[in-house]
Amino acid sequence: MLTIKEIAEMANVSRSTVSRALNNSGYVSEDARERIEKVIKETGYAPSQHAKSLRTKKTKVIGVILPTIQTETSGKIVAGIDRVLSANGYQILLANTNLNSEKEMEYIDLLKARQVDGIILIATNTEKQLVEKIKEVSIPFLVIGQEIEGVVSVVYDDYHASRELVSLLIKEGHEKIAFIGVDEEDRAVGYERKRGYIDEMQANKLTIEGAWMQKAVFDIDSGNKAMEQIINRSKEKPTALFAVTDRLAIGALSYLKKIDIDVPNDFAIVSIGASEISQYVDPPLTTVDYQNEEAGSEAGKQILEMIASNEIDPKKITIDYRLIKRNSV
Amino acid sequence: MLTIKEIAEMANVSRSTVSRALNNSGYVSEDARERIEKVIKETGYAPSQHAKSLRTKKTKVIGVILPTIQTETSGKIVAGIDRVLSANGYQILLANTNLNSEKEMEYIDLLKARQVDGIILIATNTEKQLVEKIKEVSIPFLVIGQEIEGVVSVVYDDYHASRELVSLLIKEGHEKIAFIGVDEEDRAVGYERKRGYIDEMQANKLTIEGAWMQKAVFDIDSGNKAMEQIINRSKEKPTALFAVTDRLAIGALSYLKKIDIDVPNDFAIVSIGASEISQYVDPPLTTVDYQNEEAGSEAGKQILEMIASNEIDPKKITIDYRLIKRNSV
DNA sequence: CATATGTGTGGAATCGATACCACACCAATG
DNA sequence: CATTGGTGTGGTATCGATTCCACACATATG
Repeated sequence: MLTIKEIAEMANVSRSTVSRALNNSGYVSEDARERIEKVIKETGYAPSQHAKSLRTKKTKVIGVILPTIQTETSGKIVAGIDRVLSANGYQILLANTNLNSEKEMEYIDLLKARQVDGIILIATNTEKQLVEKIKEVSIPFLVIGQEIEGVVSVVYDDYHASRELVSLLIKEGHEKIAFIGVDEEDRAVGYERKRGYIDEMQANKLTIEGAWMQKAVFDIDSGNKAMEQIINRSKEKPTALFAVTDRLAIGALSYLKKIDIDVPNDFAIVSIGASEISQYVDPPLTTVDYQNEEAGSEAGKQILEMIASNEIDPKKITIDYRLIKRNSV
Repeated sequence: MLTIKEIAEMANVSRSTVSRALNNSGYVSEDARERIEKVIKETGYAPSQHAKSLRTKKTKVIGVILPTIQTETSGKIVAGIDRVLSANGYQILLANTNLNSEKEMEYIDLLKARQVDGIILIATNTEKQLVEKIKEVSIPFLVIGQEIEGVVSVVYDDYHASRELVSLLIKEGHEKIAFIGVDEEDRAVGYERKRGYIDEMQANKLTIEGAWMQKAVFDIDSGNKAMEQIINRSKEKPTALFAVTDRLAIGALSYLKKIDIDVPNDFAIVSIGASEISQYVDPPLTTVDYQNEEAGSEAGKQILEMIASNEIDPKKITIDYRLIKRNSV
């Protein structure tokens, strides 16, 4: 490992001069600069970022805590974050919790020890402990996907997107609309989307039968089973479904196919996510595009601003959604 | 930011003693240890990883260079890598090239400057310049997805998987089998899979018409267009297709649906990837599962071994594939 | 009883960079 | 000619840890 000292010796200048040349600070003669650059090119020397960080307190690294890397949503958000960050010379240090919420806290500490310049958390819950912890973190912090008071949040408009989807079904003449949701710990996906569904139904004076509402987890299989429950347990069979994610909708769709209920002729399905797959199932799903990549790049922009201004001005940024109408309705 | 010096003062010992207590090296009296631990607990002190790395030359960070974060394949590989690494206290520093091969080289330098303990490259090409660069990197280095001589490589058995798929089609009675591939710069996906196709056809004394073989890029739309070319340009219409990726197969499938060719009754399709979506298109695709997550965790294991042993013993590790038979044949 | 061995501790050097300061030089200014 | 100010350079402290070394003391060994 080459050091600045060796470069200095080879170029016959002091370490200070090499440092100045490297960072374009202070004065360096043309002559000295050329010699230094020549040596650097020949040796392939790269300054140690650790030594640099130790002095400057800047790492040019942002920690990103996410529940899983394997979903399209996470992939898109991270891609969006990375697009902005890498353009500004920052890199991402990954922290994958595997949906284990204790790990969220652990990783916050770990990232602090690594002295990242900022932390972005793709959140799935708003547990009290977590919120407390976030508030006492002294570095720029941002959450995506959940609104946390006092913390810069980039969120989706879960409530209105849900209402709009349900409203669409109602306009198409549906009155008996079922719902597949997830645990309400996940305030955005579990609670807000459900609230949108219930409110829109009520606003249209439609009553909801208990069995129409099922809770599932985040995979296709779970959507399949939830649909089965809905069909088997409800007295009045619904004619439409709002599933809170595409995967749940796809699971439901595959169950309906199995029992020969034709979508969209006998039954309508809508969901949220606009995953690539939603376009290629049969029939293609009517869904809402949350523009995750934009959410990611917005988050990136915000955190860079927080770093630059050294100010934390808690605000909520809502990313626009797009309704995509396809054949499932 | 709390430092070891302050902790030492508060616990009435020297910095050395705190360090020993922290790292369980040397001797520390029970008495001193307790005082130190108490102070650490009260203050929430976390040692600076930078200062530590500067001395120890270890960062507990592995750089992962990948072509894109947005594909299922990348997601799975990274998840596999992370599973092994995080279990051993390592973290991933992400470097996304966005399919720009110049950036691969840039990122190698950047990761070196950040003094990562190792680099894993998810490779899409084997360009000479890149290979040269890799060879002069002095830290543990591993590639996934391409075989590079003299470098530890975790690869898939592209050649045999391809032959097996084509063989399956032949056993089902197909003789006119088309092929959609990608650029041969990508040696694994472009060249090896094509070689498997050609060799298996020849081994069965089947001739290939020029128009049956089309080149595409990595998206669904491109598969669609390639299939159109095959149908329109070939004199003898093929009865089956081997597409080198699921997405290409799905594109081809959607074209066939459009022109009312029924799969699997009039036409068979096989591909490689076992993406989640392959299971939910109509009909579900016969495909090969490359077990990307396992490839990732194997890569993680290998790089940890390289770090531990401080030895670079270039070898090739081939990950097993699984043939998944579904209704598209 | 002298010597060896095992504990426990603090001082100081070190890692590789940055940044401040002092100094030297040279040209322009009054 | 003395003074000023812009350039260019090197010395040295500093960042926050680890690690080696010296030393002090207690106990065990011959």
